[in-house]
Amino acid sequence: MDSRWANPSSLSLDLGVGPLPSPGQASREREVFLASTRFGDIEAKLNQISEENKRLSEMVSNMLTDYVALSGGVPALPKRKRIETSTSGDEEPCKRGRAYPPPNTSKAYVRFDPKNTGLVVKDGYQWRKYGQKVTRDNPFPRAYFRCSFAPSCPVKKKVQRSAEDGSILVATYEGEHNHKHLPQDEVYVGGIPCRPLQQGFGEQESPGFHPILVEQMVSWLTKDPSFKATIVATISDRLLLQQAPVPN
DNA sequence: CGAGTTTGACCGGCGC
DNA sequence: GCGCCGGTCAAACTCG
Repeated sequence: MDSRWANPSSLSLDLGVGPLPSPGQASREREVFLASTRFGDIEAKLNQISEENKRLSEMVSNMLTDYVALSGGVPALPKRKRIETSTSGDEEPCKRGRAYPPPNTSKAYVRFDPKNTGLVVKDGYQWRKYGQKVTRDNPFPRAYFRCSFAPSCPVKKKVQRSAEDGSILVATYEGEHNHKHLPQDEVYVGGIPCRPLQQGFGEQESPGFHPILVEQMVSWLTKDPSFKATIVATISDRLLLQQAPVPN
């Protein structure tokens, strides 16, 4: 594993500026010099960051490839029999005699803030809750949602916290949306920007998207004080630059 | 006041 | 036929 993953602070963006002009310069000249120096510096740093992002993206992509390969090697868990009182909540409820799994369903596993008890999985669609039940297999209540974005949309969603790990929400989607996605370019799952969840048969997660990984990355970055300070400094610099009229 | 949420009641399928 | 269970309904309630 790359040391950057083990040490989040090394991910911080060093956008510090170069040497300042001598104190004898006129203040106006100094401001212009500062601005141009900082802007050029920031541009260079941004290019550097872009390169870094490319490398990180490749790294994440490789990790996901490995993950998918490893997941494929894990033997499938035996299907639960009706008599069993499974404690796992991340499986389709026992609909006795009904199709198993139900047609056109997909599951999404979302790590979520345990403090949040709202069972909300924001996936870019608008949902209306129509019921909640405590099921036999799971001490956590299961919430039932219908897509309310379009009145005729048949899609339903069940959300329940995992019995094994209460910080993981298991969202089960049934059906396909017969309308367009919400207009926002990005949607949020567990507070993390991401693409809309995939729909389809059986459990699936897009290899290009792993909410837990993304959440970890965001968590690392936001916890890093130098990253925050750098962002704040950069933004304030840009604001100052825009406010100050540049002489010809 | 309207839209969304909560929650107890009800329904239907299935095993015994 | 009865009881269990997941899923749904709908009245009451909450909130902006």
